[in-house]
Amino acid sequence: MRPGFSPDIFPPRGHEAKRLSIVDAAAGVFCREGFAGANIDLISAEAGVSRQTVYNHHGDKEKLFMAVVRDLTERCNVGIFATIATFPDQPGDLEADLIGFAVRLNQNCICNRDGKFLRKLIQTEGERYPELFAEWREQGPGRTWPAIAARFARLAYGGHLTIDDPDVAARQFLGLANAELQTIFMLGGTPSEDEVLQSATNGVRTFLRAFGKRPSPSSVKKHTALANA
Amino acid sequence: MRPGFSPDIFPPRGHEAKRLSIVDAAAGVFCREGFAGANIDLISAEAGVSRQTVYNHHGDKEKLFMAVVRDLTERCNVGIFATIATFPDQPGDLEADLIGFAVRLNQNCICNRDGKFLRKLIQTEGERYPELFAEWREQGPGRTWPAIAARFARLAYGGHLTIDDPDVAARQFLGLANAELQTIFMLGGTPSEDEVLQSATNGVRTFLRAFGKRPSPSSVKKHTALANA
DNA sequence: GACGATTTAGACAAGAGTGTCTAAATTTGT
DNA sequence: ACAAATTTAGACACTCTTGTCTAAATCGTC
Repeated sequence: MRPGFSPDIFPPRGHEAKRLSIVDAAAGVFCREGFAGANIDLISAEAGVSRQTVYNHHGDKEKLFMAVVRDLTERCNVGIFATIATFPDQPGDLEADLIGFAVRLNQNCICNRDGKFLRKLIQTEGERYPELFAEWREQGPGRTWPAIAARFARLAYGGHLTIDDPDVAARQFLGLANAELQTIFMLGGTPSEDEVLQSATNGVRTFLRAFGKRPSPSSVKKHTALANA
Repeated sequence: MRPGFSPDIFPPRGHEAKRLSIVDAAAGVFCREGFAGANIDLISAEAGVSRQTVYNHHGDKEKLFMAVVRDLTERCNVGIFATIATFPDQPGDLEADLIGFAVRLNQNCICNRDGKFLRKLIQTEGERYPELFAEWREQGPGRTWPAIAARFARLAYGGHLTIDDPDVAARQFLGLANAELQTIFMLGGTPSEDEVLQSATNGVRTFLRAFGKRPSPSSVKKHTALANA
């Protein structure tokens, strides 16, 4: 590292790129093989890097694993909050808007590479690293659920929904939207776009049957018109 | 084994008991450590058996793993069908009866030892043994979901519910009943009785808001009476 | 108590993986 | 093109695990 000059940015340029490709490859291998089954030779090969470089960057296997989980958590959080920002606060067609939101949440946060990997690592190794996953819990669900619940609360306050407990409603919303994807998730598969849309559509319809306002005359007219179009 | 007599029952008595204790211990260790991380010495120690006995019974690690999954699948299926048999076909108080059913399903099939273990093994190692888990899918979800859906269809036919698609309704029922337990399941934890009851209660209420018949005058009277009691 | 079958403890070879080290090759900034 | 830092390949010691083997101990049954 440079003698006495700007010691804060020691790694030049390709350095950081290699760090990323290592973490990326490691994520894939840890997910496929589990922590114990993952081997550093395979990770380095998949990252296109020598084994020694992996050790230079991350010290040992356990530290590498931690880095993977932290990276995934952070990237997933960014995606989730970006998606929450698209929540329909002033809905035009509430049903269509909520279906769109549910589909975006699935495609951008749950079914994408990062989401799948993070979920699997939590399920697989969660019990082995209590502090690490406690941190995930605070940073992840602990911040995203209230954010989603707040959006539903606003929708209720605006008169678009009839909700007792926004927290419960938020969890039930996702439970319904993903009701038909559970078996696929369980086996680590990725549902097709159609499957996501189908599940979200059925889920949102049920959600609105339970929490939607009884259709006012005008909206009935509108829906009927659409159905006949 | 006995010279020329009844060659079908070679293992005497304690033999089968040991086989069971090995499979039991193996289930626990495979779940905690993953397939690669599980070690036969630990399994044999936990089963109270010598390592050689494990090999005598199951040949090798992979065959042992298969035996574990098959055993768990079979035991879980028994539990699930036993619980489905308690589905309220002629409900008195529909809400209470469905909550009871949801709680039983959780406690006897999903949150119990076998259910937890099987779920974790499927999530963790499902991709590594496609045929094995294809078998599970047919024997498990492939048979239980239609059975549950049929019960909801009967309830709808009997005029207790308004359902378009019984298969969708069945999946949404479980999705709602477990909506509040997802984070706990994800980390491999076991929800408390209270948490199960709470989630089931909220889930069933929402389910009935969506699919229940509008309360008839008599049932309103009844519920009001109960509420005031 | 005696017999056959099962289980046990321990040693063993073979293989795989981690983490370290070194010297040579390569990349990077100037 | 130079100098410093980084990366690389390969060898290495060490540990752990699997699966086999053997001889002694134990169990169940007659």
